[in-house]
Amino acid sequence: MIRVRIPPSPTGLLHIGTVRTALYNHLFAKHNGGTMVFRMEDTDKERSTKEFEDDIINGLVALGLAGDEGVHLGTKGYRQSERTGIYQKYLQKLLDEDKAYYCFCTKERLEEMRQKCEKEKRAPRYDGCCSEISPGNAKKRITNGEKGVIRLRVPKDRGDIKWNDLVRGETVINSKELDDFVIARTIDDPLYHLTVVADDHDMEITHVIRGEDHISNTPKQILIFEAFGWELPEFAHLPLILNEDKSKLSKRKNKVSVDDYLKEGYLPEALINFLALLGWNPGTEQEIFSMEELIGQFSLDRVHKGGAVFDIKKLDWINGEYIKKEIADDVDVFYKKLVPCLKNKIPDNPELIKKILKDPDFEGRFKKLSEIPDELSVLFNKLPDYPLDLIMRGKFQITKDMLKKVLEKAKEVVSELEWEKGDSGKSAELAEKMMELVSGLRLKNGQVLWPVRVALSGQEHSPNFSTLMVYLGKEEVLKRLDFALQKL
RNA sequence: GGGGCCAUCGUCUAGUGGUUAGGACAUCGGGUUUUCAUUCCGACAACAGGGGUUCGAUUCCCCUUGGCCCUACCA
Repeated sequence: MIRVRIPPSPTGLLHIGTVRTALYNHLFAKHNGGTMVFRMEDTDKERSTKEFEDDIINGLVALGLAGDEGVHLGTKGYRQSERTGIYQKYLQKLLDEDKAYYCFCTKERLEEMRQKCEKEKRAPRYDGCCSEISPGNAKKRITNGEKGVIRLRVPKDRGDIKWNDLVRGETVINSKELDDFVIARTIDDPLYHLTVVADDHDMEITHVIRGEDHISNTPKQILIFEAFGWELPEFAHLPLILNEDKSKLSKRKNKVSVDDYLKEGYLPEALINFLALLGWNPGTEQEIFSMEELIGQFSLDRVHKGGAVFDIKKLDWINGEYIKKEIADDVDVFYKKLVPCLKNKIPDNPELIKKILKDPDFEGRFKKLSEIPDELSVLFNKLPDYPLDLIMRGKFQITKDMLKKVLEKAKEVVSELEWEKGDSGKSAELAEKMMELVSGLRLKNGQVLWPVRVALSGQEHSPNFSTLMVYLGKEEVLKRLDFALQKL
């Protein structure tokens, strides 16, 4: 039975990189009928906060990537801070078997040593100063209140540490590269490497799938597995997601908080689709995938080794595709997702808004949910003031006098017509009458239609004039044409 | 400095010991439509460099270069 895990640390908001790791774990687990464990790694009490934890849990749950077991379900034992007693026992075992030892070196001495190494251009490693202190002696010093950390004793003759990485193949690091690293600050204050290994063992994790930045942690953790005599899980190291300059995705250079993307109106499905393709693809030319398709086609051996730049433009495109699809599939469901973005920007008139969203003239106009209220506001709110230049700008220039004539004629045409506000059935007739006007004036389409549309919308890009007329209603259309005439 | 990882269009990528090196995003151009947008069609654009191996390397090997990651009493 395959068991994977997603172990975020609540020291920051839910990061895009964490989501991608969660996604690949999820896809791998589901593809193989396995289970994903969601564990909160909060051993760093200084930096961990409840707010971050909530953000991570909520985000992962919203994306459907929180797994089948774990902290999000409220069960005890999936938060590392709840497991200190367990780690303490393991630590004691290592100490008793002399596979770990107390180190009393001061931070100052360590720092001094590090700087000396750097100056001599040697790799800074712990010199093993305290490794020969007898366990009895060490115990006495601790009982007397002396401060000491716990280090793992790296076997001197361990040689090459190897694992068959499921993404990268055979990977080797010589144990000479490792020093006796710290696994706990005190017996009841364990550190990352110890807790990860203990948890992965206790939670019966079979596959550790994580970011490439953990490659150099892997030999250390293998050593801990070996010290306990535990069976090793499989390891797979995923390529990093990169900033535009190819450095590791960071909040200094990119938006990395998932919540920000969700708030801005990226759909979870789109985000997942996009992230899935950052480092993996099934070898076909398919670009849009449902979660089911991803699960069905995913495999670790098609995961890339090289990092992938986060290209927001492609995300925008994918998101636009999903918006189009979701409006077509079920506008009611889509509208519910849109509500948080409305924020009083336009009147909350669900039936009318849904009708507009489904109007063919609006298809493909939206890249993000957050843009939708702005796009629609022209139909509901006061006409924004726009520069005269805009109404004159069209593809084919006309003179001011001609423009005046066009707008006056347009007014006449509109005056003669009657229609119910929002009656989209009237759109064709409105269009037809306007086209008659065009031919009557012996002008090019654009010379009439551009100024009329701008007069009605005040925008460079907007729905076409007949759609505007339908949803604005006769009275408002006349008002806006007048407004334009006054400007001239 | 040390250790490790990686290398196909600007970006995400497909691909093979012999291909016109394919697709998508972006960009640019054109067509349709009722202006803008949408849509459609098209164009531009890549095997980092140098050695091998081979009849033949983008593909296999080595070196160089470049980029990145790690190098905590963070995770």
